[in-house]
Order: sequence, then C-alpha cells, then structure tokens
Amino acid sequence: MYALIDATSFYASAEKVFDLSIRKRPVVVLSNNDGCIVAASPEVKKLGVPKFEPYFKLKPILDKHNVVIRSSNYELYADLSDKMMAVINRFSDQHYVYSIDESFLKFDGYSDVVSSWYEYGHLIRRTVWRKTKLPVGVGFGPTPTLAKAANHAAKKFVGATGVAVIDSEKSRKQILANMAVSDIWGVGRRLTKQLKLFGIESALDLAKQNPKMMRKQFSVVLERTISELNGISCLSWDDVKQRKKEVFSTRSFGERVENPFALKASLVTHCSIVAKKLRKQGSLTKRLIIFAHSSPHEDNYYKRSFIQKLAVPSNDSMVFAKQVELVFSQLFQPGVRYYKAGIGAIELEDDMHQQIDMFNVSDDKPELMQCLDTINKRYGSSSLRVATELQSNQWQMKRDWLSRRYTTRWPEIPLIKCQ
DNA sequence: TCTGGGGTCCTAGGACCC
DNA sequence: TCTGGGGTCCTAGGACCC
Repeated sequence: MYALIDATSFYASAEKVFDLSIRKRPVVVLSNNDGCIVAASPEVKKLGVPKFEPYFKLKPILDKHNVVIRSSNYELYADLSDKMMAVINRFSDQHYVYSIDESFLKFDGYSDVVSSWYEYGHLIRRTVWRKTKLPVGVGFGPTPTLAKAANHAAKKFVGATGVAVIDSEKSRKQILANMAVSDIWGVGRRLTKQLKLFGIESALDLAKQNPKMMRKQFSVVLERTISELNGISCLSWDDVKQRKKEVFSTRSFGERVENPFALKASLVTHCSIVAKKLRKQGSLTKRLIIFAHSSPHEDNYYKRSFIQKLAVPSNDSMVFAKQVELVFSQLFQPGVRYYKAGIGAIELEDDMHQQIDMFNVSDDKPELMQCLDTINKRYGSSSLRVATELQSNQWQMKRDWLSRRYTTRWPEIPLIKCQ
C-alpha cells in the first residue's frame, strides 16, 4: 500500500502558520520576482483565480476581493517543509519526499498494525496539524498513481474529509469514475485533448483502455499510467525515488541586468546551487550548460548558451565557476538587457563508480566541498560562498511582499504581545 | 511605468558517419 | 524497373509538474 500526502495550497498555508491575522483571509503567494501566482488559499480558488497567471493581469480581481498578497518566502517554506516531513516520517519506515509539499509513504507488512487506512490517514492529518499547523490531504492506493488519485479525491470530492482510500475494486472504480482524465498524474493539457477525441473523459475511461494499444497510439508513459490505474505497479519504489538525470538552477532578475559583474555573480551562484544539488544526490556531471538571455516578451530577443564538456566529471562549485569564467567574455554582450540566466548539469554519473584518472587532471577538491557543505548546513546556506558571487547583488529578485522568516532568523522570530 | 516562475524529462529532427 | 539504412550525437522545443 502507498500513501501520498500533500499540503493544501502549501505556500499560502505556510504564510498563515505564524500570522494569525490572515488565517481566515484569502491569500495568494507570488512566484520569484512577484511574477505569477503560484499558490492560492481555498478562499481565493473559489473566486476562480487561475494559477500561474501573471500577477499584474489579475491584480484588479485580487484587489476587489481584498486578497492578501505575499512574495515567495522560500526560506520559510523550506523550513516548514522539513518540519512537516519529519512528522510524516514517523508513520512509515519507507518515506520519499517528492517535492517541497508532497511525499510518498510505502507500507509493507502493515496490515497487522493498521486496521483501517482511513483512520490511519486521519491520524496523520491530525498529527501534522497539531505539530505544524499545516493542513494536509492523504490518499491511499495500491500503486503510486492510485495513491495520487485518492489524494485528489480526498481534497476535491464533494463531502471530502481530507482522507480517501482505494483498497477495493469498488472504491477504485468509484473514485476514478468521478475524476477527469486531466486530473491524473502524468496527463496534461495536450494529452487530455487527444484523449477526448477517443471519447476518453474520465479517469475510469482511461483505465479501461488496452495498455498495449495506447502505447502504440501514444507512449510508454501512458501505457504505464493505465496499468497503474488498474492496480498493477509499474513505478517501483526505486523508480519513484530515482536520482535526477539533470539538474538546473535558473532565475530571472528583479530588474534587467546590463552589468557584467552582476551577470557573472548570478551565474556563479547558480554554479554553487547546482553543484550542491549534485553532491546531495551523489552525482557528478560530464557537461554543463551555461546560458543567459534577454526577455522573450521584448524585441531583440538575445540568447546565448554554451555546453561545456568537463575533462573529468565533477560536482565541485569552484570547477563549475571556472567554466563560467572561461566562456563569460563570449557570453556577455554589452547593451543587452538580460532578463534571466542559469546553469544546468546534464549527463550525470554516480560518484561511487568513477574511473580513476591516470593523469590526475581533476581540479575537484571533495574535502573542501564537504567542509563547505557542513559549515553552510550548520550556520546557514550563505555562510561560505565563492567570492565571485559577492561581486554584485544587482541581480537579486524582487520581493515586495515578503513575510518574516520566522523560524530561521533570530531578528525575525515571532513576537507574542502580552497585555 | 512596467510588469510574464522554476525544474525535469522526453522527443523530433537534423547533422554526421559508416 | 526502380529503388536507398541505421546508428549516434546534438539541440530546440515542448509536455508535464508544482
């Protein structure tokens, strides 16, 4: 049995944890740079505000309903996420954190201990709420895809209680019949449109299709989804937990950047972020993508990108930074109003199975990186940095409605006023 | 006044080679 | 008589997710 647990409108709910004055009010959270709406509390969803639309387009509606606006406070969300995951972790010996607000639990041999999954789900919900003041939904199913579907039912169906279980043919059919195909994990806009041509509207319609035929017509991915919907596990636990095959760090700028120091500082910062992610999952990269471009919404769109092959696979921040240094004079074009830049690591390898280099040309300093990670983990992620990152901060993002970082900064700790 | 997220994976198509 | 393969690598763009 699998469970999928996720927080309801996580960012918006996270904003409400320490700010009681907005607990009952409609709240939206904007993406980096206050660009788009990325989270909306249930009160806002009722107004029909679409997600991922630019904020400035929806401002009139939001103002009209007196909606609270917040910038992404990623430091706060990441910390609350850690706390939430720590609580969820108690409920199974197999736990995989799938995203900042979602995680899978797997239960092998729990049937003797758990008499009712439904009750168990509510126990999880209550415990997470008591410990973190975050509302979560819990879905159980025999495959990851069905657990996802149950989670959807737990939150969206009429009379939903926050927990739903698929543990019989009856419950499976009932939930899938009431679910649109577009709500299935892995079925997006395009596929929905194509499936409609086949008369496939509900999740159950899709589940009834012949997997082999659908593979021919569409893809292996859809074949797997169909099997999963029928309770046949295709995504093994290891698949779900698979290492990333590529890792990126990109950011658009708060204001257009024309200063080369600012552009370089941003790229080197992305190097550090990517390298850290690689070290965390135990990977090395053979190739690095380095890119920067102007706004695609403006005239004279300018984009350059470089693919750098590394002599020896690496996950060293300094080695990556050196690659930026190598291409920078070709990358930077004076007069271009840069809008966004980033770094990507592609062609990843396992760092445990590396061939030793005969000529020892590697510049990697694993001990230094380990030391850097340890210090940054203990004293905050920006304690120790590559000097180039600090040459300019003119590329930082815009965050006009940032809340306090209640749990990670002493000066911003919540205050309780006593009368 | 002007404003438009971030991450990962897959696929189609072209270049190039034998 | 008329016809013409298959593999690898690279890249851009798109699909999908949150």
